[in-house]
Amino acid sequence: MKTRPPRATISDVARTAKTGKTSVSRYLNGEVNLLSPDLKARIEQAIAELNYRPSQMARGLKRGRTRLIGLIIADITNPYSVDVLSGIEAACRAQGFTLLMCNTNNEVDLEQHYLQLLSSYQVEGIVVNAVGMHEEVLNRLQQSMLPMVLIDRKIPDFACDVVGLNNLEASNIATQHLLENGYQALLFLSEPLGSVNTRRERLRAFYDTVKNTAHVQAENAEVALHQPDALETLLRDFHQRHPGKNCAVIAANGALTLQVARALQRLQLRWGESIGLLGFDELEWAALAGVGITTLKQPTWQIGYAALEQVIARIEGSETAIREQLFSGELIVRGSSQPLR
Amino acid sequence: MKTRPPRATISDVARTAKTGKTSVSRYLNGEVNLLSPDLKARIEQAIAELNYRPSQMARGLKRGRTRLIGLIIADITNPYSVDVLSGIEAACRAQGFTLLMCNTNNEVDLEQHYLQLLSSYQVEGIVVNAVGMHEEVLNRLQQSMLPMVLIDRKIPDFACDVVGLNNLEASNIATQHLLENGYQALLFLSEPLGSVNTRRERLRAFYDTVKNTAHVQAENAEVALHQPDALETLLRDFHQRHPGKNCAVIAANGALTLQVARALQRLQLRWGESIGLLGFDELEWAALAGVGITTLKQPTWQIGYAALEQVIARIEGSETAIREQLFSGELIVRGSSQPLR
DNA sequence: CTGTTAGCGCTTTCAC
DNA sequence: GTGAAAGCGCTAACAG
Repeated sequence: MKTRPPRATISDVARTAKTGKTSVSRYLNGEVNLLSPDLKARIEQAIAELNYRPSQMARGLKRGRTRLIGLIIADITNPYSVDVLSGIEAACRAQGFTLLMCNTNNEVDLEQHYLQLLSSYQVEGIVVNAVGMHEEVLNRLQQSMLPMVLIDRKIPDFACDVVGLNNLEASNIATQHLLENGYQALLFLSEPLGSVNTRRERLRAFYDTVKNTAHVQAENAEVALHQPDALETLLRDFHQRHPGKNCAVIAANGALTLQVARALQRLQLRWGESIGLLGFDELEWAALAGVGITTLKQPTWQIGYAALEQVIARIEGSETAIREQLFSGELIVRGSSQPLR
Repeated sequence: MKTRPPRATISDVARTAKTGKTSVSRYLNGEVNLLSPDLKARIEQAIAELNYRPSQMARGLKRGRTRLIGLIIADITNPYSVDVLSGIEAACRAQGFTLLMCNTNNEVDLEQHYLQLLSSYQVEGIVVNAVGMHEEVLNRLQQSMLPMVLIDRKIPDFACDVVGLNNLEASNIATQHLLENGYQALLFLSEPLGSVNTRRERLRAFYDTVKNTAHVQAENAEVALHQPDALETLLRDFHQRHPGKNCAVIAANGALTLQVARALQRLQLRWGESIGLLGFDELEWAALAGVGITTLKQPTWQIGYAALEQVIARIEGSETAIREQLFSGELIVRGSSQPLR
């Protein structure tokens, strides 16, 4: 049994440097000006010699500050989540925090489990990436009394900082674009609306935008992400119900856009030729699929970064009013939304 | 200033239950059989009442076991990494460990920083997802003396458990497939080989497989991921150098496949029509790009899961010989590798 | 069966 | 300037 050497402790350092733990602690905490150059040098030497690293465990225990931030993600395989994660991660680094990442896989029990876990590790705050999260799961989150910031979605009747997309503006831009390109029948497709504000806002702006244009049919439908058959039927019906008209579909998020593209492919309806298509969320493969898929790109990285800055502000004691930070999306035009015929 | 109520401690529970901390501790650690039903009930009651959760910090400090696993990822935006992460995450859950996730962004300094960080949080072991990791970064990892498992890649001259793909078999299957479909000029494309065993093995099996077939040109090239122009030139040259022959490209990983597809698109070379294409790593959009892209799918989730099981085995003290766990890939045939003409 | 006690590695009064 | 000593919340002997 190859036993690892036990880590050096602050006492080891003190002994080696022929001093007390207090001075070492002071050194570690940057109170260097209080130390004589000689002592400082001895401590430095001892630390290097022993390859000493202070234990965050002990530190956290003593000070109550762990410099840990909890992150709860509903579905890590969602590309949106990954980009956001990347931004959060960068912000953590910049601010000297460490991320405890939990993927709830959209299972309610897990979510509960992780919330307790984060709490037991004394995280100082949590960020919830609600993208793809079931509503029930999200609602349970209120229980946590930690500083918390939501990404993408609000919890109804729960005052909490939120960072996300300016949905009304984005949806307006997207819809307007399709109208300008001569589409006459528009279908707004989303996962079940529930009380998810994101979906509802996008939908509302969609209808509001269309309202001002005569001779345009606007409708919407809700479909579960993992029901390809239902989706296929929906799309076929929509297309057949509007013969002679230019039809277009707006998919309310990236995961759905993928499913829609697959369904259209099975139906042999080519986007940009027989039907228009526009999806929320940029996709790395958007340019490669057929004539390309027009997307509404969110500044995902910035959203993640901003969210973390916000939790930290709360952790540092900011008591300003609940803040809702909205970012603008950007329309990336590709073939799928070109004028038909 | 809305101050949060301080968390209840084990002493609070003991007091409320009118007993000592020891009994509470016993209760927490499942040594329930040693407690009288009455006492047990009182403790249960007190815990519920105070909403008590033991502090992992204190526990870790005392026992030296933090139940924390460090994960080092070079590039979290790589889809392969995400899938692996998902498997690791599931295994953690199953085994009662928590993940401390670090994304090094492929920066050497960061990697060093994180290694120290993980160590200071007393992680019990680390998993390194080397996919996309720079060699220099990987090499530095040897310093850590923690139980460690590598995913995808080995570190030259460093004995360490590895979990990954059976590269020789997979590359053989892929190459064979192209040969059977009548391709006569094959280009194996990878990022700079360096001493990355994964790339070298795939390349070797490629040549070994082709060797047995007469009248087939085999060549390979190395290209950096973020040099689209170089890639474009490379592909154009390759195609033009073999007039009248059926040409095919093998991309050694998913990130590269994306770049190749983009380059071919710019060159107006359509896969499955003017050129063959096959990529390692399954991509969610593979079926949507033109006639579809044939891929060699890795069991990413399983690889992640297995990796975590392996670190845990080491943590639990397994002293068996260094283990190399290889999984078989699966060829997903799509239009891009169909016989041309 | 149950409780007392002594630390885990660190920070922080409080004295010198 | 420096260090001794008292805990942070918990577990693990060791006694009853």
